[in-house]
Amino acid sequence: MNPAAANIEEAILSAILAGRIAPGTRLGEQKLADLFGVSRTRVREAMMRLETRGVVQVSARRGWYVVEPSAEEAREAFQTRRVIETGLLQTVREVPPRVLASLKKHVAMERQVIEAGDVSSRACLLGDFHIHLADALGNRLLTEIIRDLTARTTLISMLYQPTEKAEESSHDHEGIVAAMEAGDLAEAARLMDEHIGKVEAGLDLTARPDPLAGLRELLTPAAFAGNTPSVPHAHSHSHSPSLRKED
Amino acid sequence: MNPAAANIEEAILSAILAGRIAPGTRLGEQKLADLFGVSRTRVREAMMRLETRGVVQVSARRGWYVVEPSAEEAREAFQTRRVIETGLLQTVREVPPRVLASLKKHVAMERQVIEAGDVSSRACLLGDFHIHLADALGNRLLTEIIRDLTARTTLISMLYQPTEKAEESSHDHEGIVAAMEAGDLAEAARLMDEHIGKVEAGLDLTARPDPLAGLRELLTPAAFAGNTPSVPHAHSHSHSPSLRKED
DNA sequence: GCTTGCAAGCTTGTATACAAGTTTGTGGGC
DNA sequence: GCCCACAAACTTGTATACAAGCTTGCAAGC
Repeated sequence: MNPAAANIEEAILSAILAGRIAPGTRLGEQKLADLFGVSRTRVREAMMRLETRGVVQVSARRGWYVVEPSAEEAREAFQTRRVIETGLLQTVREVPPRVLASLKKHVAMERQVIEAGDVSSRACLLGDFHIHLADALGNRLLTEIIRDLTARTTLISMLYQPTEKAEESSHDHEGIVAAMEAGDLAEAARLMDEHIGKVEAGLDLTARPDPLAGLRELLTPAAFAGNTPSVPHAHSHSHSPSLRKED
Repeated sequence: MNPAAANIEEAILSAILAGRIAPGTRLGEQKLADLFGVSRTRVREAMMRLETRGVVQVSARRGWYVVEPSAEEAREAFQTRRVIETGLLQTVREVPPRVLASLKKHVAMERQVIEAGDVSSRACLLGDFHIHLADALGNRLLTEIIRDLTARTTLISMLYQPTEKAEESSHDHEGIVAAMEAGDLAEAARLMDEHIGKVEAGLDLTARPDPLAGLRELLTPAAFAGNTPSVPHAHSHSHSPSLRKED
């Protein structure tokens, strides 16, 4: 594949996985072309590839936008992840020691980063656990699929403001690895199902994704000074179910 | 999405699923452009999308080719299908009657087509069962993934000359649906795993995909007159493991 | 007769120009 | 003061021209 185009694609995807690009972000062709030092042609190529991967969308003659999955699409993404990840664990007969060691190392890294309070790389690592798992137990094809799905769920999480429970997620991961080590893959699958269920349940899928995300930030710049990385206090109006998109 | 480009993409994919396009087929941009009455730009767009879906590949300045999965890639594709399809069956709690009815109808159609000896639509229907299942039990996202995977395995089957056992496959499908009807999803999953295993085992993955496919046909055009749709007799030389790609 | 080098033609790769449509800012009318 | 219409700027959509490279056929040399 084209090195430059592949770079753009990869750069954007990994930025999404790292939570550095929010859903709904506009990705102008010319802007990206300047940024990467290539022509619009290559940018378009990368964007179209990302579109088939379900990561960006084009709005005719308006531009490319990072997808903002609907509640329905969010449910689909989580169901799909549940199906594939539990399926993977249940299909595998035994876990090689090398894989176990590598997974344990990953979980340890998670804990470390969480304790250090590094918010930005935290989300990335938590998602990476699943990609790592697919890579270790499955194959490249499976990994690619999981990676795209993880990008989706990462965007969904950003969109539906989850009650972030990084420690709990990491703890879940630990439990899954423990079950794998014990050779109880069925239990590992059950825990995985539960884990994904928890993440999904932590979202407020009844609330529509607010098109005004970031507005609160603009209105209260002081909050950015040095506050704790806890969940920002949502204002009451953002919970009103009567708010329509046209507002 | 672009209607014309989407059509090209869809046309090629469904042609592959129907077995009407063989692996390794060259897809010239200009040829396709003329065929569909569009410009090369649109064709390229469709091809790049199909490339990210793993259906075609580009060889620099030589052209686009329908993929010819290696033995390794074939194994990956089957593993991935096993993971997802058994995962789907095991994730589902209960099967709605409407779904059961629809699946039964599909299996009945399979039997009918097989008895009628319609070879071309037979392979299509057998693959369609899995797509149909994903659609009925899963969601659009899952269906899309399974569809792409089915396209892959269809190409793999063409490439590695399986011992085609259409009746057996259809019978397997029937068994899976029966287990679903009995409410035993775990058994259904087990049968699905077994079924996919059988299809994979029916292939000769030790034989490299012969780059001379179709050569035998050219040498023996008489065989095309009106022979039975049974498996063509493979010549002994095609089994020689010492044949290298450079031959 | 066989091999090797060259050239012509064909195919994709890439950029660019222009067309078509959307957004936004401005000015006039009410 | 508010609303509406128009125009200018900006963005993507599409085609086309040209560049770069591969394949193949031909001819010359051995």
